Amino acid sequence: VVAERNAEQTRERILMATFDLMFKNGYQGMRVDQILATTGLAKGALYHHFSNKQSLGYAVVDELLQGRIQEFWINPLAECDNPIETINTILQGHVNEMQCHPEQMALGCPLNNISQEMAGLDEGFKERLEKIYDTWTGAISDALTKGQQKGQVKQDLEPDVAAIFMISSMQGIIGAAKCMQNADMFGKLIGALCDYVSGLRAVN
Amino acid sequence: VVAERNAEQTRERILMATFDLMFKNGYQGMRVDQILATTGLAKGALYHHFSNKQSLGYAVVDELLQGRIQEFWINPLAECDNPIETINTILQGHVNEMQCHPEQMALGCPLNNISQEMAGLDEGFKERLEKIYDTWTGAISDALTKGQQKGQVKQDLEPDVAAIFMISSMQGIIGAAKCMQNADMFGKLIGALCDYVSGLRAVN
Amino acid sequence: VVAERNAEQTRERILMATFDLMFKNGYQGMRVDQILATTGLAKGALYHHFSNKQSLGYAVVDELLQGRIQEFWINPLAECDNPIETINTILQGHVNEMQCHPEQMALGCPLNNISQEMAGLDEGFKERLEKIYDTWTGAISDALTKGQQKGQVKQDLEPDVAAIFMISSMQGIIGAAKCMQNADMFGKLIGALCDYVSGLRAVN
Amino acid sequence: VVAERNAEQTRERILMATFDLMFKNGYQGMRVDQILATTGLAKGALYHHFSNKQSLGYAVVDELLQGRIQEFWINPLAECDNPIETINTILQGHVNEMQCHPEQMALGCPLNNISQEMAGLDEGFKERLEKIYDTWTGAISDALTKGQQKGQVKQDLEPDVAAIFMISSMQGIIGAAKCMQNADMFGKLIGALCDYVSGLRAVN
DNA sequence: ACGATCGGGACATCCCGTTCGT
DNA sequence: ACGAACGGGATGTCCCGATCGT
Repeated sequence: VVAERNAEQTRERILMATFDLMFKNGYQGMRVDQILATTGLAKGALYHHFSNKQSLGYAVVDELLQGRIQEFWINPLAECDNPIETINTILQGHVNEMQCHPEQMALGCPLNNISQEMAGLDEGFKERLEKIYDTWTGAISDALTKGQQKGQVKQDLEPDVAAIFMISSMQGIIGAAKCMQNADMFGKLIGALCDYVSGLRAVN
Repeated sequence: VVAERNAEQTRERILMATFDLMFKNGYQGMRVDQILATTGLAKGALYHHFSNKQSLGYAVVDELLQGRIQEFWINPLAECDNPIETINTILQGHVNEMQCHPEQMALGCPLNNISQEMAGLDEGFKERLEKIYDTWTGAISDALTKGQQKGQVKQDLEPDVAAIFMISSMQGIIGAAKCMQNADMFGKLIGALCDYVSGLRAVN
Repeated sequence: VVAERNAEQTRERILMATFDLMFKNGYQGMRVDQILATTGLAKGALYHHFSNKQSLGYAVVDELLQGRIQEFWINPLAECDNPIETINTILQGHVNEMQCHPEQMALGCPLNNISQEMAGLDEGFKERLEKIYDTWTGAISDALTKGQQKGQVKQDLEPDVAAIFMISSMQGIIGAAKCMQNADMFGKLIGALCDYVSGLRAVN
Repeated sequence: VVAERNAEQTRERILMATFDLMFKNGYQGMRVDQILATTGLAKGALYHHFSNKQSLGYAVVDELLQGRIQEFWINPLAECDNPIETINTILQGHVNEMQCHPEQMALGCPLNNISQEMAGLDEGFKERLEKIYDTWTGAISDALTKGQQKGQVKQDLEPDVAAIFMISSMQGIIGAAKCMQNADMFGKLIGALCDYVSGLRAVN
C-alpha cells in the first residue's frame, strides 16, 4: 500500500494545512507549495480536490471558518438561558484560550484576518464572509431579543447594533493583541468589553 | 537645487503611490511594478530612493501612517480642554468622512490593515507599528489622565486600558464596515462607541 | 458479450473524440483531459484502451485517416472506368462538401494537418503517414497507368509524379482555404486543378 | 562588461531563435525555455522585449515571415520584365535550395506550417497570416496582369485565381516533401508546377 | 471495463532586484 | 537622478500517466 488513498481524509488534510498557512501568512501570502510540503502530497492530488488556489480559500471560509463560529457562538447561544451571561462566558473563554496558548496571540482571528485582506479585493470572498457575519450577528441579535422578552436585557436597545458592536470590538481587540503580544492587557480589554456587555442588563 | 527638489518630489510620488496600493492590496499583494506603472517611473528611479520593497513599506509606515495619527489624534488631543469631547469629535469626524466618501469603507483603516497583515510576519513592521500604537494610546491615555486631574473623567479608570479599548473598538468597527458596506450601520456603531466614551465622564 | 460490445463502443467513442480534437487543435495542442471531458469517461477507461497519448494519435492515423482515404479515393478508383473523370468527380465532391459545411473550411485536411505538424517530429507518425500517402498515390498512379493502357490518358506522362502533384496541390488548396475562408475561391482553385487533370487526357 | 547590452540585437537574437524553434516544433510545441536555452538569456530579458509567448509568435510572423516573402517574391516581381519567367526562376531557386540543404525538406515552409497550425485557433495569427497571403498573391496577380497588358500572358486568365493556385500548389508540394524526403521527386513536382505556369504564356 | 485518487514534471508567467548607461 | 536592459528564482497551473479499487 503506497498511501492511505482515502479521498475524504486527504481533502481534509489539505484543508487543515491551508487553514494554518492562510491563518499565518494571509491568503495572498500563502503558497500552494507550502501546502504540498506540509501535507506531503503532490500537485496532482491537490488539484484533484480543488480546482485552484481560490477555491481552496473559499472552501476554508465555507467549511472551517463557518464551522468555528457555529461551534463557539451560534450553538451556545441557541440554547442559552441568559444571553448576557453566555456572551461573557464565551469572551472569557477566549481569554483563557489565549493565556494557555499565548503564541496564538500573534495570529489574530482567522475570520478577521481573511476578511480584512480579501473582502475588498475579491467578490467571492466578500459574499462568503458577509454570510458568516450575518449568521453570527443574527444569532447574537436573536439571543438579545429573547433576553429582552424575558426581561433580562434593557428594552431600549437595538439588538443588531449591539451584536455587531460586540463582534467588532472583540475582533478589534484580538487584532490589537497581535501587536501588543501582552496577555494581561488582552484580558483587561476583553474585561472592558464584558463591562459593556454587562451594562446591557435590564435594571429593575 | 532644482534637481534636489525634483528628487524629493519623486520620492514623495513613489511614497504616495505605494501607500495607495498597499492600502488596497496589502503589502504582500502590492507589486512594485504597479507603483512604477502608476507613477510612470522606471525601476532605477525607485531603487535609487528605496533599497527594496521592504524599505518602501517601512517608509510608508514611518512617514505616512505615523503622520496621519499625529494629525488626526495626537495634535488635537495635545491642546484640548476636555478629552472626552475631543475624542467624540474625532470619532464623529470619521463618520462624516465615511458618509462623504463611502467608497473608502471597503478599504478599511490603513494602519489596521498593515498591522493585521504584517505584524506577525515581519519584526521590522511589528516594531514600527508598535511604536505608532504606543504614541497613539499614550496620547489618549495622557489626555484622559489630565481629564481626571481636571475632574472631567471618572477617577476609577485605568486610562491606558480605556485608550487601547477605544482604539481597538474603532479599528474593529472600521474593519467590520469593510464587509457590511453600510454607512448607516457604521454611524450607529461609532455611536455606540461614543456612548461608551461618554460613559467615562466623571459623575458629580 | 455485452461487455465486449460496450468495450468496443467505448474505444470507438474515444477515437472519434480524439479525431475531432486532434483535427482542431493539432496533436500537440490536443489535451487528453479534453477527450475525457467530451466523452464523459475517466482516465482509467482511456488508458485501458490506449497505452498513452502517442498510441492514441497513431490509432487515429491508422484507423480513421487510412479509412477515409480508402473510402473517398482508393475504392472509387479501384473500380473506375476512366481515372480522369473519377478524379474530377472526387474533387468536385470536396467542393460540394465545403459549400454545404463552410465551417469545415477552417479545419483543413486532417491528414495534411497531422502530417505537417508531426512528420518531422515523430518517426512513428512519419512512417504511418508515409504509408497512407504511398497507398493513396499508388492508387491514383495505378489508375492513370490503366488509363494510359486504355488510351484515355496521355502516354508521355509519369503517372506517379502526376499523382503526387494532384494530391499535393489539393492539400495546398485546402490549406490555403483555412486562411481565406472563401468558398467561391475554393471552388475556383479546385477548378484550376481539375483543368490540370483534364489536360492529362489523351489527344487523338 | 557582462554582456553586450544591446537591446535591438538581443531582440533580434530572440526572434531568430523563436523562428527556428517555431519552424521545427510548431507554435504550440515550441517552449519558451528552449528559446532561453539557445539564446543564453534569462526569463527577464525575454519578457522585457515581449509581453508573452503570443506576442513572440506574432512578431515572428509580422517581421520575419513577412520579410521573407518580400525578399523572395514581392521584390523580384515588382521589377520584372516577364512574370512567367520570373516565377519559374523563383520556383527553380527553391529546388536548388532544397538540393543544397536537403535537411530543410523535413521542415516544410515556415509560413505554411504556422498557417496550418494556428489560423483556425487564434484570430490574431489568422489576421496576420491573411495579410501576408494577400500581399503575396496580390504581387503575383499584379505581375500577371501587367504581363497580360504586355501580351506575355493569356488574356483569358483570372490573375488572382492563378496566383493563389500557384502558391497553394507550391505549399502543398513543400508539405508533401516533408513526408517523402525525396529531393528528386520534389524537383519533378516543382517541374510539374512550372509546366502549369509556362502553360499560362500567351500563344501567338 | 471503468472510475477515483494521486504522483510529479513541465510550463508560462510574475516579480524583485541588479547593472548598465547618460 | 533616472531610464532601460537584464538576471533568475518563485509561483500557480496544466497535464500525462500510474495505481488503486470494484
